[in-house]
Amino acid sequence: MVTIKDVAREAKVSVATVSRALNGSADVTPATRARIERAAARLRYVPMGAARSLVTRRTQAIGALLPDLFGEFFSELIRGIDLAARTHGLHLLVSSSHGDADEAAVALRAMQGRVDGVLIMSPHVDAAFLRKHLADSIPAVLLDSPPREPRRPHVNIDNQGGARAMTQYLLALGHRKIAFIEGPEGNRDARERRRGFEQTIAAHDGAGARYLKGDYSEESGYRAGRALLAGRKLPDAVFAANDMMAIGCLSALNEAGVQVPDQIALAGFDDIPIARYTHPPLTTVHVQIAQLGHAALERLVAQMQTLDTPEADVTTMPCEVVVRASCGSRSKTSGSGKAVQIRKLQ
Amino acid sequence: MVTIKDVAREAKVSVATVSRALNGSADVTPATRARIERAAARLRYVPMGAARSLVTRRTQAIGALLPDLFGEFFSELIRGIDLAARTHGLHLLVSSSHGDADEAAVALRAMQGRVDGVLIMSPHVDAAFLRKHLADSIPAVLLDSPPREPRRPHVNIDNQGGARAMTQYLLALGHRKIAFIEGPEGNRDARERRRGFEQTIAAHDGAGARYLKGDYSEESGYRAGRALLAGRKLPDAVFAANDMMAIGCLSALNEAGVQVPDQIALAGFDDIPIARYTHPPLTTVHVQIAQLGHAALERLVAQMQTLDTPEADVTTMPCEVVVRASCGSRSKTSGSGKAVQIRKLQ
DNA sequence: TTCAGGAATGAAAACGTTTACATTCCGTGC
DNA sequence: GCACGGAATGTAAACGTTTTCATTCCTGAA
Repeated sequence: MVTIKDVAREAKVSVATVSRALNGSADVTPATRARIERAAARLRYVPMGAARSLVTRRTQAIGALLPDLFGEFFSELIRGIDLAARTHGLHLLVSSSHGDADEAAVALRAMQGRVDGVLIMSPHVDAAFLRKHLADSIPAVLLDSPPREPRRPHVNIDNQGGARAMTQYLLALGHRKIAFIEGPEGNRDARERRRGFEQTIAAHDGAGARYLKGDYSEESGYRAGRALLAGRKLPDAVFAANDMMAIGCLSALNEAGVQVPDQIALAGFDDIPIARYTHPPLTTVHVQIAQLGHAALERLVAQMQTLDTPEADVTTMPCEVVVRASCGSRSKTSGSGKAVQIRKLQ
Repeated sequence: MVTIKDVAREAKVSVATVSRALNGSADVTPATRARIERAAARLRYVPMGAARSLVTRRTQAIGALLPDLFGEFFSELIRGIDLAARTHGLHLLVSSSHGDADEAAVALRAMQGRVDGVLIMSPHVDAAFLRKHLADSIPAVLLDSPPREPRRPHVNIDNQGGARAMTQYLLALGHRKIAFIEGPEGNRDARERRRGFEQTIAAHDGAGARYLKGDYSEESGYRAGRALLAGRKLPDAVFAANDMMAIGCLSALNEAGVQVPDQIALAGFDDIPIARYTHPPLTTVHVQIAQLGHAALERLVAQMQTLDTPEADVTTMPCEVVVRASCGSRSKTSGSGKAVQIRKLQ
């Protein structure tokens, strides 16, 4: 292994000068600097991070503790974090796919002493968990977590705002009786989405709501659709708490020969990749996941720089309504004319 | 910051004993060990990775250098790597989304001195690149890269074998005239897939092939479909080099009222998530991405343990044909009865 | 009682780097 | 010609941990 000493010998200077030349330019003659750089290149010298960290007390790395995430969401989140981290010269230590709190705890502990800060996203994490497994001295930002830990900054998705925006959009289209397919009971996102819908309906004269149980699965959306069809009168619109349920509901409606959006409008939440391929393409709420990661990292860096300020704030990332064809309306029905029929396999 | 010295003082022993007690159990009295553990817990001591690495000359971390990958593929790959890494007590340093060779070079250089080994997947990487930017001493495994660097182990996807298997499957169903929609010119995967198809057709009496240009985009698949429809006689089957093109082709066929699979069979490659939602669900070749990551990490660990053996081998991960409905046949048409029509938005 | 020998623990070196402080060197003003 | 000052470079301490070697302590055999 080639160390700074080897470079020093090769360039006939002291290690201190090598260090100065190779790091930020202190005062070192252009000639010596060039000589040192040549020597370093010739020897293929790469500084050992550990030694550097030991003395600078900085690892130049941040950790990301993530739960078991599905395709799109995970990739985009990491992309957002990674890109932002790179602009700060930070490395990214990833620990993902934690099924339960114990796994998360082990991972979180293992990270400490190797990173300058942590991004934590986990359903298992609460104030007690953090106090137990995370040193107070290490900066951390919580992603998409209930603001139950008042001493740490949070960056959350604005589920409620998104649901509000979508509901307003539906109302603006003239829909009055709207059915809402709920997400799973315990789920916080689901609860917030419902609340956004609820609020908006309550604030709007003449609007009526109906609630159907669901659990985020396509199956449950399908059942909700059947339940609606069984009623004597269809609502004007259906707003599902996520896209999968919207798709399930769409199946039920299609099966019954009910036209979307002509006879009933349909909206989802998440903007999963398939959403643009359904027929009609699904109007839904888009969450900018990469942005979420980006924002979280920036918040963490800010926290790392002002070590003294354990300011605990909550940033919420806005969601936007993506208008496609499933709610009818003035949508720019920009279809290419090509159609694919899709059927669910299982 | 609480160090090992603090723990030593607290437990009234020397730092050496603390180290011994906390690491693998050397010989230390149960009583002292307990005392030390209590002290460490009380003080919330976490060993500093850098200091440890400095003396052990191990970082207990591996790096993953990845290109700009899309949803599913990226998540699964990381999952596979991460899970395998965890079983070895290794941390995972991720650096992704590299657009060009220069970015990859910077990232690769930055990683060195912080990891014990690297997993590299990048279209920009070749032997010259590695020799220039990667120290010989650091173990590395190349993922899904052309085996152009003979001194490093590779773990690749068996594109050729997958294409072969699918072609055999189509032939077994009785299809004889098969059209192949090619991937982009320069693409290695695409070339291998074509080769697998070609070989199998050539080896089969009475089989005939026809080749259509494509570039992996849905659009190009649609064009290929139109081209087929323009001919005087449809082939028995179409095998697209990826799912997106298969879906594009399906659009064209649907539009023309051609029934899939009754009038023509259709197969894809990749098994992207949407593949199971098309109508009919798409028979395709599944790549076990998580397994790929897993295998690559295991190979890297092996390489790291036997430092002296720079054995350069190529592991290929098998692909498997996933039978759905788009090729007709004895497929277990296990549809749930629910159908979603899908249309492409843009 | 003495001493050998082994088990538990301590002292200190080493790891590669940064950086405060010391040293050298050179030019400039007197 | 000398002292002074500043720029360039060198010396050595420090970072927190592991580990080799030394030391202490205890047990049991002679």
